[in-house]
Amino acid sequence: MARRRVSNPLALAVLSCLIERPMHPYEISTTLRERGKEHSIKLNYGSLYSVVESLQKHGLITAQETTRAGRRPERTVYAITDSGRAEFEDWLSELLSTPVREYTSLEAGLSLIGGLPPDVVADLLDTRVEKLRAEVGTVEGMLAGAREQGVPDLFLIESVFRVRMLRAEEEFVTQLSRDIRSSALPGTKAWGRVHQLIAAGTSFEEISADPLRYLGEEGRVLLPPEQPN
Amino acid sequence: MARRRVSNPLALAVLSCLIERPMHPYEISTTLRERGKEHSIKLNYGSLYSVVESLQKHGLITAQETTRAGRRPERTVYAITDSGRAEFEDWLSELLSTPVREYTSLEAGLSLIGGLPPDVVADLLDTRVEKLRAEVGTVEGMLAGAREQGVPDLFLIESVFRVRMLRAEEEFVTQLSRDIRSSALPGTKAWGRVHQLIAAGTSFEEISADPLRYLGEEGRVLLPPEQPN
DNA sequence: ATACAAGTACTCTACTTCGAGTAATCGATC
DNA sequence: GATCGATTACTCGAAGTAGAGTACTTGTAT
Repeated sequence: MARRRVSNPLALAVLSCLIERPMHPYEISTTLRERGKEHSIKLNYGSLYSVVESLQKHGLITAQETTRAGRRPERTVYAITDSGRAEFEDWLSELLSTPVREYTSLEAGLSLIGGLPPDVVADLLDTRVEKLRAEVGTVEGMLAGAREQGVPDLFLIESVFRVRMLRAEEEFVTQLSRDIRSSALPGTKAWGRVHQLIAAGTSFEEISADPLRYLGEEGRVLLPPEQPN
Repeated sequence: MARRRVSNPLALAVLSCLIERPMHPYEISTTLRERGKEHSIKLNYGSLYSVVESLQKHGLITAQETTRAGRRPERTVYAITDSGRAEFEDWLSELLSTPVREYTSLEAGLSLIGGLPPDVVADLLDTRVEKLRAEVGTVEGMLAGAREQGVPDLFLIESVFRVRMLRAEEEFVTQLSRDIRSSALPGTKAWGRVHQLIAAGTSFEEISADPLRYLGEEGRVLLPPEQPN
């Protein structure tokens, strides 16, 4: 996030519009919306205007003219510069060629599941599966609609990709929920035991002070500082 | 991102530590590191201290004591409150049960691929596949190591999930690159043609003013405002 | 004729995030 | 006993982000 002079991907979308022709910020936002880019790049007004300003400051775009239609607020039309065009190509190349570590909320949740009892977690995961299915349905509906309108797949790949990733997540979560319920996931027994003890009034500190006593051999994992994954 | 009083997932990790016992911020950071949580939750000092302050401000944790060992900087030890415990459970439940829209950099890139010529894009995607494979190798190495040390899968699910998602992405990108090279992806021909014209000196504005002339029937897609996906 | 919703085009501010920088201590080495 | 690097424990400021708010215009229904 640091290397790029302007790091918000919205800036890349702005550059992509200005490559076609000069526009004013509001026009950029409606263009992006029309083309459905807002489904793959987060777009909000606050960011848009500061991103445009920042692009200008760094010489990637220039203000062309400031017009005023009637008593409407001013509109500043921006054009891309050569340096902006270069940045666009370089940045887009990087996005496509180089995976970046994205911290998803599910990963965060999974890394802390020990904090809730196993049966509760399994229920929560089942709820997620339902929502994921609904989401897949929505995106596939959009895709079907767009294809019917004659939009070629080239303009739809982001959504095809999205469906693929949602499906992969759905499969994983389905299986995980099953493995928790059946205790096929190693560690589940001790995990459930800890939460039973807590519910019965034993404090976590007591348990972790002598896990072997409370949990038997399975408690051994609480003893050393766990190995990092 | 707005509903939660403190929205950074790091705050959830902080709460999870303080459920075990009171700690000072630096100790929290080393604990998280030891347990490998930093691989699934972004951890940096700047955020840590402001997140802790914010948690305190909202009554989710309280400062217990301020000690000073020698002439070292002060350490403030924090403890979780009942309200903090409730927030932890509620938040974690939400993370597990409710998918949130995450805008990945690849989606952003894919939605703008039109900006680079097809053959270049295919090469970039191949590069990505290599890097994804390397990444999968690294994470699987970590997993194997941890399992050898006796860490049960319960503490490794985030990484198992991560590998699954990386694999899904790899498969998609591999296939996409192939479909672009073979023009099996609908729209690829016109896309390549546009870039040939641009390389030959035709401006994008000229082409989009009369796409049928420059691209034939395939150019029709440039005519109407494309249907949103 | 008028009221009201929808669209146009931003502005403002409070908040969050990043990561480099700092400053003290400890242990090991030459 | 002086120096060096690692560890401990934060601080700071610049930058980015969210999204509610504003103020005008246009179209539509009553």
